[in-house]
Amino acid sequence: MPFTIATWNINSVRLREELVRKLMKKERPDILCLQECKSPVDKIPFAKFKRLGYTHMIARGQKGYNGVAILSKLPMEDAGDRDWAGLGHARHVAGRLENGVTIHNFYVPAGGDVPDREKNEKFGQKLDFLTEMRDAYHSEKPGKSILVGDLNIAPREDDVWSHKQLLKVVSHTPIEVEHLAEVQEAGGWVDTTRNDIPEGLLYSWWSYRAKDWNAADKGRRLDHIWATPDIASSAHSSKILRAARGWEQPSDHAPVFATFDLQA
DNA sequence: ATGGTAGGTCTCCTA
Repeated sequence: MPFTIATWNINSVRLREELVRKLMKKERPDILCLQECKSPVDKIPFAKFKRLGYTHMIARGQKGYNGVAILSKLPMEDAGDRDWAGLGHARHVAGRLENGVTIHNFYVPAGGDVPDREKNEKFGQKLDFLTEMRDAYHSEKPGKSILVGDLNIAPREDDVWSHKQLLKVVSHTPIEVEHLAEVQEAGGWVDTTRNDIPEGLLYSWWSYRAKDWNAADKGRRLDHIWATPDIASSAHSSKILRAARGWEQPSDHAPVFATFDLQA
C-alpha cells in the first residue's frame, strides 16, 4: 500500500484548525507534518483531527513560537527529537512507521534579516542548526527515512522568483545553500520534490506583505520532502498545493506532497 | 531605498 505524506507550515494550528481539517478532507494525506504550530502540545486540537482518521499524533510544542506535529492515519511511534543548536526550541520531532520508515519533521530557524552572523545572532543560529544536522547525519547515516519540513532555504535558482535579487536575502544566500547541501550530502538525502519535478519554477511560500501574492508571484521553495535513496526511488506524484495559499485567512506557506510506493 | 502583513503575547518578538 503506497502512502502519501504532506508537509505544511501552518503558522498557528489553533487559528487554522479549520484549514488543517479542509486539507485533511480534500487531500487525505496519510501523514501530515505541521510546523509553526505555535501551541503547547496539549492545546493542539488533536480530537478534531482524530475524527477525520488521524488517530496518531507525535508533537513537540511551546507557547507562542515554533512547534512541530506529525498527524498520521497510520500507526506511528515516537522516535524522539533533538534540540539542535541548543536553542531550547520545539523545532524537530521524529516518528516511526510500522514498516520501519522514520519520519523527521523539521522547522529550521528563519535566521533573521541580516545574513551575517557577526551582526545577527539568529543567522549564526540557523547555520549552527544546519551544521549540527550535517554532523549528526555524517556520523550516523539515516536508515530508511523521510525528512520533511520548513527548512527556510530555497536552494535552487528556480526555487525563487529572482535568483539575482535574492542572493543577499536570507533563505537564498550562497552560505545557506551550501550548508543545506552539506546536510543533504551527509545523509545521502534525495530531494524527492525536485527528483519528481526537475524543471521549472517551484514555490511553497509567498510573503504576507505582497499586495497581491498571486499576481506578483514572488515566491520561494522553503518547504521540502527528502528521502534516503533506498526509498526515494519509490516516490512520485509530488506537488505543491498552491491553492491553499489562497484559502481564507491562509498560512503564508502552501503544503508540499509526495507519495511513496512502499508497504506501509 | 523602503516598507509592506500576520500571529501570539508579561505591548514587542518572530517570521
